[in-house]
Amino acid sequence: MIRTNKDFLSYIELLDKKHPDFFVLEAHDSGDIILEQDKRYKVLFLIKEGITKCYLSDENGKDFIQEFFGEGMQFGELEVFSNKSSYCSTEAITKVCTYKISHTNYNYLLENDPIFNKHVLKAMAEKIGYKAPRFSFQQSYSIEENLLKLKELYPDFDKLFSKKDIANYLGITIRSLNRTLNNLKESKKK
Amino acid sequence: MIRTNKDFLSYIELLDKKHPDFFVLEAHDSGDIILEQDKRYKVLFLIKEGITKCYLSDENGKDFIQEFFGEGMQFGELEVFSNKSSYCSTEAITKVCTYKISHTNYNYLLENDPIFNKHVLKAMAEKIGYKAPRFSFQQSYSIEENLLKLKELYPDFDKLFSKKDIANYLGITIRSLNRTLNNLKESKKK
DNA sequence: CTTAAAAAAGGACAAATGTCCCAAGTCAAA
DNA sequence: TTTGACTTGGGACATTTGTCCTTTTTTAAG
Repeated sequence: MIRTNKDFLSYIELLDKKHPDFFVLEAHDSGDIILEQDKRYKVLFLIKEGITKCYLSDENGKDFIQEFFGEGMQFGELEVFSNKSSYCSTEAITKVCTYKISHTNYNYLLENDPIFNKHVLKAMAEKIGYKAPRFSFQQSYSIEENLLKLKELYPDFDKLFSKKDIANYLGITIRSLNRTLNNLKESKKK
Repeated sequence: MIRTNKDFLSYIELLDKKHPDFFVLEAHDSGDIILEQDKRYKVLFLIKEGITKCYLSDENGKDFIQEFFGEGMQFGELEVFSNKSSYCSTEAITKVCTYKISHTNYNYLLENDPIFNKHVLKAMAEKIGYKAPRFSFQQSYSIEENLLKLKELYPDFDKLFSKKDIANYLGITIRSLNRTLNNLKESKKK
């Protein structure tokens, strides 16, 4: 649910000392939209601290949350390779502190720092790797099973996130979410 | 629905001339399982010709098809970075011809051939990029809307794939697929 | 050609989920 | 303090989708 990549963050903090001009520290308040869907950027971000949600909005205004990102997760990196506009929005849901880096400098590092290059490859492989099983499970299992799984992995996910975010993460309506939460409470009593 | 990456394939064919010992051509019959979920491999594949399906099986035996792969798509590459067992199965659905390469040689190329490196980065960025919108749409829209979209992108998808594969791709049952296809026929008549 | 197995099709019913409401509580800005 | 916007919670009903079965058609093997 909340992805992190602390190894990558550690390496970035090292790099920041070597190339202090490459990285800009930025602070964002809860609710700030750091990256907006369908806009073009020449920079990307890596989270030093805090939690963001990364989501796609469709034409009806429905949001689908792909993932919550924590320390060491980067976003906006796909556009370095594709030259396209951002395909999703990323919004701070706590106070967030990021490293901002330009596409140019990111490319420079990719080409000249083999360790950085390896970190990026690994980070992307992980992004691919966790998406598939999650969507697969979400599609194939009931809301109840999905909530039980969430609860298992993040015992207090319902304190961290708003109902709306949880519903958007699971791709369901708030009504269904409430109903299922009630059923779970009922069955626990017995 | 069927992903391809012809630029990558062209480059591999070039590389094959430079490093003929790196790549092994393999032929697979329709129905062959080329890569099996939860097994460990020291090689990965890139499709020279033909179509495969890449799917996750859950404990109840239900399959969820992530994507159909055509020319130039690689599979099994995630395990180069993660050291884990294969997280999905890949099965030929036509006659398929692949280039097989060992993790070791793949890593060698990543580290010593910057163009190859860039191709891999780009290929992974694309895999991330197309997964998100697809799952988002699939979750948020009705079966009918999903089928219409498929029909639009692949007018004769229903000739290429079995009903079961289409259902597994959409994460629905065959019963629901048939029902919806009938409804679409009905509404066309009017 | 025969037969068994797999794929396709659909009826009847049950369960899951969404839609459309309305009401109560919370919070921040005026 | 009041107002309005947002969040939460849930009732009633409609719709969608799944489950379970049965039948027919197609395919592949002997």
